[in-house]
Amino acid sequence: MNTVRRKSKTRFAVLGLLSWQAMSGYQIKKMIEMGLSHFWAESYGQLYPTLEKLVQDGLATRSCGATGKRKKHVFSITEAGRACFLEWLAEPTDQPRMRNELQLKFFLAGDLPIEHGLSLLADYKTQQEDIAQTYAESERILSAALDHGEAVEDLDRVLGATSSQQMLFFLISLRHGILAVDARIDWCKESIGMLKRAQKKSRKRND
Amino acid sequence: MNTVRRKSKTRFAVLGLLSWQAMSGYQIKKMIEMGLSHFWAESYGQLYPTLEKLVQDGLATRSCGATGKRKKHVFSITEAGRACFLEWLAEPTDQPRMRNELQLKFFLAGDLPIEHGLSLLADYKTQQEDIAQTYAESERILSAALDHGEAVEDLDRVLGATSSQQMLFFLISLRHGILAVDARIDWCKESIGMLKRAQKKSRKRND
DNA sequence: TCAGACATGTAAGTCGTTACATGATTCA
DNA sequence: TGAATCATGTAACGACTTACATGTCTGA
Repeated sequence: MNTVRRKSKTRFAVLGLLSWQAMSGYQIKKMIEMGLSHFWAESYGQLYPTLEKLVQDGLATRSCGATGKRKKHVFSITEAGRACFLEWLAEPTDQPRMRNELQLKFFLAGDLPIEHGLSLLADYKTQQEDIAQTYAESERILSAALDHGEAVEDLDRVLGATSSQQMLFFLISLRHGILAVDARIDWCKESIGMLKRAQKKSRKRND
Repeated sequence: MNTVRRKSKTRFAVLGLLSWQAMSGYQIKKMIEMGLSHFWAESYGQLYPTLEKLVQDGLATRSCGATGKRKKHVFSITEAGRACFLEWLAEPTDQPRMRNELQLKFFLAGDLPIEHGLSLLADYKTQQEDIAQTYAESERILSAALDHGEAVEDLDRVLGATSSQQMLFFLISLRHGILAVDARIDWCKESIGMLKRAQKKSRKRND
């Protein structure tokens, strides 16, 4: 009967980026890919309609890029948009749809040969270690800057003046990713150990 | 032009449960809610059509519950179904859509009052600690059983004979959840500490 | 007798991705 | 001149949830 409203967070992600600076859809996409890819993604198919809707709702304005002949829409956040974004920020976060395929696999893996389990873990470990490395680089830069109270060049170029509170929140966000990824790597190591011990034991039995 | 094939894992989750024992849709749903809820969910709207499709594809068979007048469909996995499931198990797991709303919030939280950040963290911490507690109970039971080579009564009742390899895989799955949840709690503690220090510092400045 | 669990299913809608269509600008 | 990047959009589809519709059985 009633419209089934689900809550897409896309608009808030977009609004949050626009709160830094006015941008085109294309720039927003690029920024998400560069800075948020480990924990957020948007496709053009979501992005452009969302921007359209933001304008309709009075949360952003569209202005045609003044300079070029090239068609380029620059979106700016409005005061209403800023208020809406801030409201979301302070709201309790609803817990995400939990779906972890690898955990499911191991839960159901009763009949899987142990060596296949080991190979699954090895793949996952490599993948997570790659992520850990990119995180580590970001952390090195950010926490050095925070310690010395210096602005971060890379961030500064993108965001303009970056306050130390903003850097603190960046670091907290980053640390979420780092602790999560480290936990996954630890899990791999621990599980590989368990499976190898089980393998040895069953080999001994078969001698 | 071509059919856009996306890969739903629902069928494998169902097949995996059916590989333990024949069940009705309702029972499958209950089992997921009881045992997998921290990392997997299915709705009836997904479940029943998936079961239908499994039967059509020859991966499961439906038999009408013999006993009662109550309409009840019992699904059993076929050999083809078992093969299909095993194939998925051994396949490399494709990485999930990354979307973490809380991490996004902190990334974008530059203007958020620190006390709101603290309250976000406090909520999340409580929630994760609840999960940690249910995990801890499961772990206690499982690892005791593994150590003593004993069957686990609760599991045994559900699954019939539970092999020690199966219990090992259960434990590995469980440990994934535990390490993840512990990491999130650690992140909360660490972040709360950082924010409180920042708060103190800014208060001192304002004196 | 009546609440709560058992049990099956569908319709409508939301969310999100993929693939395509289109064209301008830059730079080697 | 031609490849890469900048740039905007949409159509079609797949995945999933919510809300509803319907009825049975059990036990207090």
